[in-house]
Amino acid sequence: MRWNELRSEKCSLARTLSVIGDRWTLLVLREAFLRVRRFEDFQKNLGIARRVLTERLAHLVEEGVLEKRAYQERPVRHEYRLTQKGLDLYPALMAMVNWGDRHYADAEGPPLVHTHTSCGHDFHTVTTCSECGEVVDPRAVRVRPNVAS
Amino acid sequence: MRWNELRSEKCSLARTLSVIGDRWTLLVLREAFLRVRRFEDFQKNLGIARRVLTERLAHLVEEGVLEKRAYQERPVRHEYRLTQKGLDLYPALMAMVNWGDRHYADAEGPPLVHTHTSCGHDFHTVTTCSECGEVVDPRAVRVRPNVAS
DNA sequence: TAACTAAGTCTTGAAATGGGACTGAGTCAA
DNA sequence: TTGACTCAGTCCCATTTCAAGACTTAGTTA
Repeated sequence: MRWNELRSEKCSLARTLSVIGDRWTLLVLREAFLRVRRFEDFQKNLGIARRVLTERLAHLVEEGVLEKRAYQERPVRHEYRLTQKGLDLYPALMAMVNWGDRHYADAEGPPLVHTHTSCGHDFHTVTTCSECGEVVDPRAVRVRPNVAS
Repeated sequence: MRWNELRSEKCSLARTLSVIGDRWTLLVLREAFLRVRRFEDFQKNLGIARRVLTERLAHLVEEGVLEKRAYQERPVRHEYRLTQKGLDLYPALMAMVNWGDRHYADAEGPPLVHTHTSCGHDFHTVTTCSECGEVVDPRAVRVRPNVAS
């Protein structure tokens, strides 16, 4: 299966991966969530090959995950910002960060601390059921095809 | 940056990606969560090159995400099962599925329906704050380096 | 005029992937 | 006891993608 064929799979995970599933894109998005916006800054922070960065940013813009806008004229300079669709990836990013924190933290603990300004506490994300609000255990989930589709 | 250098980055996302961030691994894990366990079944379901599958399964076993065990002798046959560490990836997988459901579903709706057997309802996952229990909006999060590390 | 900046483009060698043939241990049916 | 079959790989080659870094372009500042 080729990269672009992923998109036409009847599977939401495959479709998501067709957008963010390559070697670099999630790291680009990490930077975006950390408020990095410029080509040069992405490139310096990540050490990514410039050609690859160009291509990834274009893809994310095309998919509506990032928005490219000029922040000055003469000379024209652009910045890349997360759209709402991009912000919607936050749960996925944080779930991966949590997994890394749990299983790969050094002795001193995880590298970053997240604070929830709404409640004022340092926190981590918890995955709950939209219906009952309880934490979801994968063993308590059954899957079936959507009959309509 | 090369694949194996990711592991030594001081970033939980990078470390997570060093395990699950390549082109195929998350699809292998999708199958594992759908209770696929055998080499041949992974291969048939995914259409992945056999050499690549061999290599990915070995990597996941090495990282403790999957466990390889014999389910019969003569001839010896093995199966690959999710460990607890593998099950811990569920929130990440589901967050990506949710994003695909929201932004890439066909007119008939998402391809799969998930039922939470604890409460009996069809559901989707919601990402909440471990401290206050509210849904987390990325704009309400501040990040700082862990001083200890 | 020279140096500098942001945002790319281009080139080249190295690495990863796709597709498929081949292997080996053991089973099963005739 | 031969032939077909299954599972779980291994091996090979052509194609694709990537890493690293030099080069380009438009405009700015000293």
